[in-house]
Amino acid sequence: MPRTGMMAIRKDALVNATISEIGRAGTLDVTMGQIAKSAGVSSALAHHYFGSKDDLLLAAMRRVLTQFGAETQVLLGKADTPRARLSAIVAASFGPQNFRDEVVSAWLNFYVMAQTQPQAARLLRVYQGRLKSNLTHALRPLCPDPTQVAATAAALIDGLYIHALSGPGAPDADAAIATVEAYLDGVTQ
Amino acid sequence: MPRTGMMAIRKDALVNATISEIGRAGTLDVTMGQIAKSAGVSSALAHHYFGSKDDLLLAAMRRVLTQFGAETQVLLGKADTPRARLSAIVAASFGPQNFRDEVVSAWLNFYVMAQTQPQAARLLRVYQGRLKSNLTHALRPLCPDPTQVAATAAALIDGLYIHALSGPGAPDADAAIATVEAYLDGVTQ
DNA sequence: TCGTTTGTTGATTGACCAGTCAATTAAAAT
DNA sequence: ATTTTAATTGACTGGTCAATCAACAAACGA
Repeated sequence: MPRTGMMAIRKDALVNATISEIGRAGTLDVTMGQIAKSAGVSSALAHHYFGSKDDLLLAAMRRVLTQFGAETQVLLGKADTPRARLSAIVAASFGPQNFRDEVVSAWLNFYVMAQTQPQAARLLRVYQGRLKSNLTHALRPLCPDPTQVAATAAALIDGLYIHALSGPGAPDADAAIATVEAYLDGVTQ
Repeated sequence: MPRTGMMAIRKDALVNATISEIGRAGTLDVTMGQIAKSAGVSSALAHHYFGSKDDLLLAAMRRVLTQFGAETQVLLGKADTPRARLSAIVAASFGPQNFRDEVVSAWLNFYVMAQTQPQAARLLRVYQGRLKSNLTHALRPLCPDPTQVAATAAALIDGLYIHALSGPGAPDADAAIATVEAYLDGVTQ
């Protein structure tokens, strides 16, 4: 069975399985065995390619972050006014790629992980810095206090994310987008 | 050493130790041994009084929730205008009793726990329901869409909570209060 | 005084899991 | 054709941890 060039394929499958299993279990303490099984390989192979569970978890986090960044850039590229830039960032945050149950669950757990894992904390800061910087930049021509508004909007987005996990009655993507847009409409002229 | 009437004292100490250890470790996977040690008893005693780790975790969650509810009621009692009611809710959310590192950390982990533990999920809904209801009630005379504004404010508060954990540069209580107050000022007449 | 209740723990058990390793297979390279 | 390299796994290990239990100590009640 050993076909060469499997490394990329297996790494990819394992990262996907990690995100999916975290979403399914809703918690970070999924086992390497579960993840490996979900990826269709042995747990030994997961260790072989990633070294440790933490490394695999970080790789999954990076994947989520990268996907989010890419989506944001795509939507930002289509926006030509500052206000449209804001909407692009919001749309990326709650887009179907990023605002899935598994991904949101992964986010929540990454927050927990970041409390003890320095590398996870660093990754989280990278995301928060980028989001805030994007927001601030778009807000600069639109309101007198872009920094404060950007911080508020960022917190609001994160709050809506975790609220989305609290079962039914939780905001769907459209409702979340409408909420953030309404806030932004209120503070921009 | 066996003095009678220890049950209440031990339970209290164990619940306190649980919150404190979750805060110290930043994660839910603290061991019964750690908690018991921090409370000055054996892990067997922790099991004796609480039956299981989950029960102890839930008791700790209830304690946090109760404390928050009590603080809210105290501050609401002192407020005599709708606008003052809003400020009271915000002040309770970020008051020194509730907005401590350990408590915020416990909150974050309770969110994770609520993904799998039905009782934790139920408790979380209780809190969210009360907060939203309090906010909506205070907002009714102040703005045309109290439900939507309450949902936004609730999400904003939770977002600021988890942002408070992301190390230095994170908002302190005063900044968080100012942020929410600024939002509320913007949407109330 | 003596049995009963309450408080308490050390030792143990049973399960689980991250990580390691030696062994196996098949493709690639020489 | 033979050596090397990549892919893959089953079996194992060392450690951890929740939960149990039997036993002991002190207060209390009769």
